[in-house]
Amino acid sequence: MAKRGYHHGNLRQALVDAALELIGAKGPTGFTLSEAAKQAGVTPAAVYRHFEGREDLIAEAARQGYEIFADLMEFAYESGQPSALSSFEATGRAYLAFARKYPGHYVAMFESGISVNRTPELAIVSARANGVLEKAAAALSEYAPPGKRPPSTMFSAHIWAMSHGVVELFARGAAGSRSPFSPEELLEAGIGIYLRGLGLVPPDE
Amino acid sequence: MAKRGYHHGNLRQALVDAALELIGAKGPTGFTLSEAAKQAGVTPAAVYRHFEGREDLIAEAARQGYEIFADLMEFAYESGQPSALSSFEATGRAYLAFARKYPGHYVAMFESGISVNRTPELAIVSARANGVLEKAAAALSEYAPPGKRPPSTMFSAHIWAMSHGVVELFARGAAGSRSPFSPEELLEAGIGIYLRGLGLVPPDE
DNA sequence: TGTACATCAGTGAACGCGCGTTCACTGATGTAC
DNA sequence: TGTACATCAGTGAACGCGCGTTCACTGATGTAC
Repeated sequence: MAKRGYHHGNLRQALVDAALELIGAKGPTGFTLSEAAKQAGVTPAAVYRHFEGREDLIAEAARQGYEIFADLMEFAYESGQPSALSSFEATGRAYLAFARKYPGHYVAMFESGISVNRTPELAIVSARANGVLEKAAAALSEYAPPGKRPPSTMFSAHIWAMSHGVVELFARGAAGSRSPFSPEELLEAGIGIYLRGLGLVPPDE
Repeated sequence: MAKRGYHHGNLRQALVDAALELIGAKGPTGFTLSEAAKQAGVTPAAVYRHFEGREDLIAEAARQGYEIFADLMEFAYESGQPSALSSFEATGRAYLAFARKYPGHYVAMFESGISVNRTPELAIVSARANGVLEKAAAALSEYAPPGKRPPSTMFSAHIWAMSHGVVELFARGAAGSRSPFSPEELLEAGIGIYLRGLGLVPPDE
């Protein structure tokens, strides 16, 4: 694991970790392959023993992010069971928590311009993450007054959009923080109001 | 206005336009000062007669974006009067319409990393845009059942977040479009549900 | 209307830089006997 | 345990590239008389 002279030991992951740190700190633009190599204590050329190039390294960082993300969502979902409502709310919170705790992964996944369809593995793991939220939405939507309820995919898209918007506008960059509320309280309140609008939460709870 | 030999005529704006086109097409990363100059039919060095450098050019593009954005929001707001509700809904729609119609401006404003506090003018015009949405939210929130209503700044932040999330996740890049719904219908429905949750729209309307 | 001159907006060559990538290489590791 | 050798993961030098920026310059425009 530790570096041992000429041979690194676990360079592949060390490069991914360096990339994640740089991406998180400077955005996808600021990230360079050379710098990641340097940070891992290695020549830029060494990167090519493990990745096809810069893009491939970013894609692997994103893939690991989706993996963690999906796990986190699943865990949140299950920890809220058997209540459909608390399961759903937990996944919403997990989204924000993930963005906070893994900024490098988050940026690699959603702001680096890496397409989810770049490789089959990436598509699969992203679909898995997506699936958890949709499952939670579907379960919850059964409790909604029939006639009125939107398709659960739309429902989950709304929550995803609001979560993402909160992250991008209010959780990132302390520089231009544009709101007097914490992202967590903003998102929590927003989801609460939304669910009330669906008739899933009693008006006065 | 047209190019007339050695002197361009209106190079400053031509550069901004070129920058907007490039930023919209390739993202903030893909944009280079040299390419913008080339597209305007001019040497890169000429840019320095009108801007301090690359950043300054992007900032001006963003500033013009905020200007248009604020105007559009104001117009939407007024066109919905005297109903507080329709005013509010109109500003929500205007957000998405702006993102669609002015992708270069949108990216320069929200994804280029240019801080709103970079210059006083930028701060002022962005506050103006922000103000319209908050005004609409404040007017509307008077109709909400008292006790329960959130501060109107939070309220407008929610709508802003959802709008931004929809734009980023579902309106950009036909490549990875992740939803079976159009962004417009997604946002419209989302805002509708949210407003119902606030008690601002009767449950069965 | 014509000339002299100041101002201004461009040119084009040059710079240093760091990038991603390639290549032949070499030092370290692991395995067969 | 010791030696020979194949494999592998790194080096380091080099590449071509396009970038943002600077500089002394020059051609075009506008103004004063």
